[in-house]
Amino acid sequence: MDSTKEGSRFYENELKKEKQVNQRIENMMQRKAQITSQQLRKAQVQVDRFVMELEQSRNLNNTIIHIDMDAFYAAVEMRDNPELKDKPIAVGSVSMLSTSNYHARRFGVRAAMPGFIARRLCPQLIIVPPNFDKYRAVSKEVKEILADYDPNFMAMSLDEAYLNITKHLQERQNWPEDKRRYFIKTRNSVENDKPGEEVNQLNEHEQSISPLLFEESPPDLQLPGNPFQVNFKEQNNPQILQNSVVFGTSAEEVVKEIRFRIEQKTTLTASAGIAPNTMLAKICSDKHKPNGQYQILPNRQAVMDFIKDLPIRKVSGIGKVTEKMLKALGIITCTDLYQQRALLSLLFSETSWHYFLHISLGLGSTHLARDGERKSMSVERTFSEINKAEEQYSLCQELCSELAQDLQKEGLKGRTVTIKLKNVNFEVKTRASTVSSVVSTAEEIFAIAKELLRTEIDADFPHPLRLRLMGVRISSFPNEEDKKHQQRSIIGFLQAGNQSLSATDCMLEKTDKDQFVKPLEMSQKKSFFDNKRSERKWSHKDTFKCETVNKRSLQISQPFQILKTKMSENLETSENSDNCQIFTCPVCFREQGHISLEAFNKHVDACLDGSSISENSKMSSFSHASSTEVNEEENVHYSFSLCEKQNYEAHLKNTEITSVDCVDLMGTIDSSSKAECVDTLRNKHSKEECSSLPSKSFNIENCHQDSCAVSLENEDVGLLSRQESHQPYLNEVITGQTLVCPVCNLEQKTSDLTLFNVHMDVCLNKGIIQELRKDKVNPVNQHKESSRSTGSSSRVQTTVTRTKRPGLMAKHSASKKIKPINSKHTLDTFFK
DNA sequence: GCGGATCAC
DNA sequence: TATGGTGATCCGC
Repeated sequence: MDSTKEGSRFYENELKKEKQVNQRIENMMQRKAQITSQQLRKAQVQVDRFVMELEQSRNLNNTIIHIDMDAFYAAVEMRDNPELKDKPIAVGSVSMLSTSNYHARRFGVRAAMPGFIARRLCPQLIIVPPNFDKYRAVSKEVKEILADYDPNFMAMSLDEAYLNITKHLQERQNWPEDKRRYFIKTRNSVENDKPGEEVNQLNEHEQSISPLLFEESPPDLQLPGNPFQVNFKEQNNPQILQNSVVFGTSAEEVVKEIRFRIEQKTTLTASAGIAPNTMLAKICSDKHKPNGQYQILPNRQAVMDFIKDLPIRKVSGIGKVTEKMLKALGIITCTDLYQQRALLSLLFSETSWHYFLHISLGLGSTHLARDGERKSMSVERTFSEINKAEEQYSLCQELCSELAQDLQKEGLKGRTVTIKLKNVNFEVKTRASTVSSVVSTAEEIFAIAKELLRTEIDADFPHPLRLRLMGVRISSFPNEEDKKHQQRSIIGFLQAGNQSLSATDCMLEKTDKDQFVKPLEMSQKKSFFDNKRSERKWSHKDTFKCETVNKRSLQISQPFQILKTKMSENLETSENSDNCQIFTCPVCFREQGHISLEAFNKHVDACLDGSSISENSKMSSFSHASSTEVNEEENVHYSFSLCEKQNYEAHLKNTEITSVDCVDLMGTIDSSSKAECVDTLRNKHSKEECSSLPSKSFNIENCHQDSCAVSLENEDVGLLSRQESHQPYLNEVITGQTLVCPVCNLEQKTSDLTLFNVHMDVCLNKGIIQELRKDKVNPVNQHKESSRSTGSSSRVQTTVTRTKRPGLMAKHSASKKIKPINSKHTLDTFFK
């Protein structure tokens, strides 16, 4: 575009991306050149066999409609502000527009265009900031109408939806006229959203309702003669007030009715497409936009006629890049696409060429898939350059807090945290880390995210990262099966422990507790959560009584450890879905029946404290705990149960577990996989190079470079004195704020067990190698390690989690086999 | 599982 | 002066 400033960073990046696409195309063309005619013939046979199957499965029995509000945001703004009428407007900001009205579109102003560019195209352009609440409200009104025709309609966004009106059409055939009659309402008259009883019927053929509604109208005409406005002026005229219209029983009439009702209710127009499947309906809705509709009749010939010259780019799912790649093969229309089907099957993945074949046959989804469970949740923000590491960490933490709040609203927890960075040159990078148990709090997420960020900052050192965007995403949400499995495992452990463990094994001694409280930490400035936790007594810290010999102080980027007060403000009671379950107290081993998690945790707290519930009630100021807190505790108890399992096993083996054993017990790590991890993060060596690296080569220097910045500022002098005493791993308790990571051997400034677990996962993911391992590798474990191909985690819990992995994987691959077709969300509805 | 890319809205 | 945010999926490692 000539409006794009030559040499701008954005433009340069666009050029770079374009080159990459061209390279892809070149690669593709080279592969094409190597295809022999015999290969092609063979492919043709196979593909055509598939075509037969598809053709046989063609289903024309459904009536799918796609409703699309015209220039929705802009239309709402114009409706509510008459001054904007007849002016080119766009909704958005100077940096980005969401939509524009048709007037502005004449100037080339489009959605997804920066406002300042749009202004160059159209200096009179009025840019209106978005009012999403308002759009949501209007959208809700529209959806109420849609639900009358298909209660299972699928909303794609605020202004778009698919409906399957097959059933409605059947029922409608027997409807009396009155049930299909609607009154024409004036703007300020009473609600008229239901079929009327009678009154003068206006023949729709008189087209006196809305010329726009019943005629294919030229684009962008806000007709001054819009009858509803006319009626508004003449609302005292009883004759006009009593006008009504009856809609027929065909699909076309249904859609007219829907659009009529939408316009009556919202004063906004919609366009619609009617077709036997979603792919076609979507394209149809665009055909007579704005304020029009188009139908493909449900017979094969009509479909094929429509498809014939259709540019592939019109199809949802074919974007700029795919269009360009196919164009390189001479494919522009769907007919081209069909003719090249054999070639495409050789050049593209199965997913892709199946998809292409569906398109070229005019096939699509004939049912509306229910909204599946969400797979990820993210926050990201663009800003003017930030290059100070401190500010970057701070920002990262803020994003984590926001994300945590969003997660809490949906009661979700995930195992994978991904950060996204875009530098001032618009180059995007993502870095992910998966931990073995779910996380959800701001602190947990930040613990992972900041390490990912640190790795990137360190990688460019001494140059700062010059960022223009940062994002945090969480994914790998456990499915229902995962959750059940997890719960069963916990109960199983607890019940097993019940038989051979005495409760006192896990009880804590007051003296022990105090002994391990780090005085410095106590006086340090603390966040809301830290303070809150300080009040708690956690016996399960014994899990981590792993004081080791080679200790350093790990400074995990402390400047932004303090959570913003925002966090605490957002604590709201929220019912967690897994609130009422049968829990067995890991301390007294009594089954607690159907109680809430919160109640259960209270019970455990009391048990652990050996104190009465009433004493515990000093926590009551916090006891309307947020689900965040509840979740936290849930994790804690989970870990606790695993600690017990270790204990239990230790009893069976009659072994004394030392701190060193503890490390080995808790963490088996495969050095090659660690190398891979490091490699992945550094992105410098090939996998092969790294996996052949002996673990010895990863000294503390690597650690500094690649992961945790190690600080020897040593706040842990006090701890050093404790190191020598090899405390038994179990049967003892730490209650203070100091935990030592068995992976990096470094003290962690946290009393939050979950957070600590997260740290360990991060440590393992990053390939930190504790020196201890070099000196004292347990041969047995070493063997175990070398026999493992994937990285493992530091917790027994991991084993638990992983056991179910195969099942999950199997299911995953199975579903892939059954449904090999690309199930991209945009294509979800496309395939049956 | 990770990271880059593509796509839709 | 200045080019978004959210979610999903796929491919090749």
